[in-house]
Amino acid sequence: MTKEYKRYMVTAALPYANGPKHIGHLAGAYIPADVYVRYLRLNNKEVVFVSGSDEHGTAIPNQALKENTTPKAIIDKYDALIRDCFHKLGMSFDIYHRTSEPIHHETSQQFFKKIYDKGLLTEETSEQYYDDDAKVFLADRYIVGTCPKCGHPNAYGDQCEKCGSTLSPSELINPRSTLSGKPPVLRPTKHWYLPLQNYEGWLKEWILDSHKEDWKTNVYGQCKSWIDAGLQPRAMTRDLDWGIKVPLPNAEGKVLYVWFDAPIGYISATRALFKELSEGKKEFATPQSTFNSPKVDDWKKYWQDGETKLVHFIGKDNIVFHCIIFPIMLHAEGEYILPDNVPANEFMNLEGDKMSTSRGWSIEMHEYLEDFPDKPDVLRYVLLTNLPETKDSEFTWKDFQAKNNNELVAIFGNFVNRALVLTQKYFDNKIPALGALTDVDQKVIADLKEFPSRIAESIENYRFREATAQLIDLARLGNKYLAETEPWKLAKTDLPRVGTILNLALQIAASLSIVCEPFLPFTSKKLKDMLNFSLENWSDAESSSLLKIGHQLGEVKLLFEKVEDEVIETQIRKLNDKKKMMEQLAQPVEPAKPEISFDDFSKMDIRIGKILKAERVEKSKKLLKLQVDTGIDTRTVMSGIAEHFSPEEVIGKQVTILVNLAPRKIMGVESQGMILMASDKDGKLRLLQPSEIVAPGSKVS
RNA sequence: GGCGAGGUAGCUCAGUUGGUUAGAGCAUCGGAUUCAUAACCCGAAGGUCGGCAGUUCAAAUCUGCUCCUCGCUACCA
Repeated sequence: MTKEYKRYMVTAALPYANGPKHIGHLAGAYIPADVYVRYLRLNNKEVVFVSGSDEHGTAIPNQALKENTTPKAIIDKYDALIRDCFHKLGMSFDIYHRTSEPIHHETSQQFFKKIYDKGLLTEETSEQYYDDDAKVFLADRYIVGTCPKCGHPNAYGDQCEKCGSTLSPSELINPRSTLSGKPPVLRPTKHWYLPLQNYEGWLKEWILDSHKEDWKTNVYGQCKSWIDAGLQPRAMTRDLDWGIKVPLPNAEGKVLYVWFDAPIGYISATRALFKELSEGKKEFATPQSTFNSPKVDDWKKYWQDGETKLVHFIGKDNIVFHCIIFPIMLHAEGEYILPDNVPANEFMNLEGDKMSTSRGWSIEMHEYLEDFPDKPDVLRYVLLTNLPETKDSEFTWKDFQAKNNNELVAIFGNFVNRALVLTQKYFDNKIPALGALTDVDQKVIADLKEFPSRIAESIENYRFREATAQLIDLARLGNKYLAETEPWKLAKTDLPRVGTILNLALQIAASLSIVCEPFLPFTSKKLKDMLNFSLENWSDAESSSLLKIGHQLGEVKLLFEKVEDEVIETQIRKLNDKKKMMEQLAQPVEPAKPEISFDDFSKMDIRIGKILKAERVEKSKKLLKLQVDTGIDTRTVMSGIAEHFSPEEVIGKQVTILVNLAPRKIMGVESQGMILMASDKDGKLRLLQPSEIVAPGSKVS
């Protein structure tokens, strides 16, 4: 698919404004998006680049509770923090908007109303969890309980933060409301669903057939997996008082599902951009180009014209929403274009472990910027060279240091410095004249000419690591040229020849200043200042005569500085300290359950039994089939402990067993009773045993 | 267990319409050099391309099986 498009609409995932964002997010979506967009602008393409804070959904009020404040205060705080970090890292959004803005509410409601009026939504009443004391329906996030996957006692109804599993409240063991602490009750409620299954055929054709070649395998594979699994109706509304009101009568207390409104945020942001520009305002807009005489409706060109190329940059966790649900929404609405590509990245790990803000194993954007305020480009560069483009990648501080010292300082910075210092020394900081060209000169001119188009090809195919490597290769070309021609030696005998060499070396530096702009915008600016140069066209970078003879150069500075060992050691220590602190902070001791009577307790018949036999259950990772001598009888119990115990090590062990639990068929086998386990903070299970051996059948009371 | 992604040099990663001696950067070793932030430049070494079998004149690349890692999903305390 190499359709020529007239303009580009580029989106970067809306960061969820419930906390700070880390460098993994940058590597996943923002940096590639920014490089792509800056490159397009240098090519004089019409492009709009939007992002913004995602400020609805259940986790926002939840975070407000945690921080003992209001949802509004939460979004204001994190929107400001993230916005500031993005700015300092050079993210060149034309607008960074907020989903709490009125124009977004309006856009989302119109969108919803339109597909509702077309009869494309179904109404269904279902049983949802309700807190009788607080008199509200409980969003998934407001229900906590024991995680069925890892045993974490404070897993949320939508996700376990310990093991990262996606959950639904009904899966939680001992669910309880975070508002009242009581177990929630089920209560009927009406919601509007988007019947995704109706679009299955269309989706298959659109993704599986027409994007097999041009979408990344990880993206395509995940879409295929979802489609093949069969699509289900998905609720587009929620019972919640935080969010966008459902624009229908009798919809009190209902808001749009955050994943319905969030992607529409891209559209709202674009609307807001052109509204502000047409009114001459700049509240959120930070236009990076002129958009000649923008009109309020110009956003439509970017969202509804088939000659616009729409590209979503996201992390892999967002694939299903951007490739399946949002396109279905756009298609259902009828007037919108679809993404041409969704070049989702995988995840970036940190020093051998998964990055996680809640576990403290992360480098948050603001933390980096506090410690390295003058090095946004270094982070951009290191992340670029290690983007998780085809598989999860890894960030280490040692690698950060090596990339900075060996590549940015030693190759890029050093080349520029050599060329400039020599020119200062021999030619009074002016571009020297070009004399007769040797074969070496001709070769370097020809090589230089190749770079911009090669780098361009990599960027256009979303291969940003490759593009970045080629950028450094251009600096290598310069270093090699100087090493081959050795102008410092010729200075005593043939100054005009030295002039020719330095002229060409400086042309390479000028080319670098253009080509590096998408990757290292701050460095580009600095280098241009040093060259006293300001051209801004990608294709100019092919030229080896950008700097005219006699042109006065600016002040020579160092582009990059070395990062010393101590700095790296400090960061690694800081990381480990933070993790320890979070571990202590997050003592997940489950609050007590509601009171019960002695009668309730005495209904349970708990005994000590002995495991006689144990075997793995076929087709199950977690189950062991146990034969237990309960003293009363020998019975079969299915127990989900296979990931913690092998059959061999459990045979002969005494265990605590609930013997009068109603039998239940599990994997086709009737399980008679339940083995009691202690589940540790880390989710590890331990047997409950008497301190000394007791007779099988001994009662526990 | 099902589905998806991945397993290529010490490290981080490229590389599939199957085709000559499998690539890059870093790290290592050797050489050359001193204009430059002791940097640059040249060269060497380093891989049974997870394993087994198959298709083929030819397999990192295609097929089947298998092992390992990650994600989603199922069983479960």
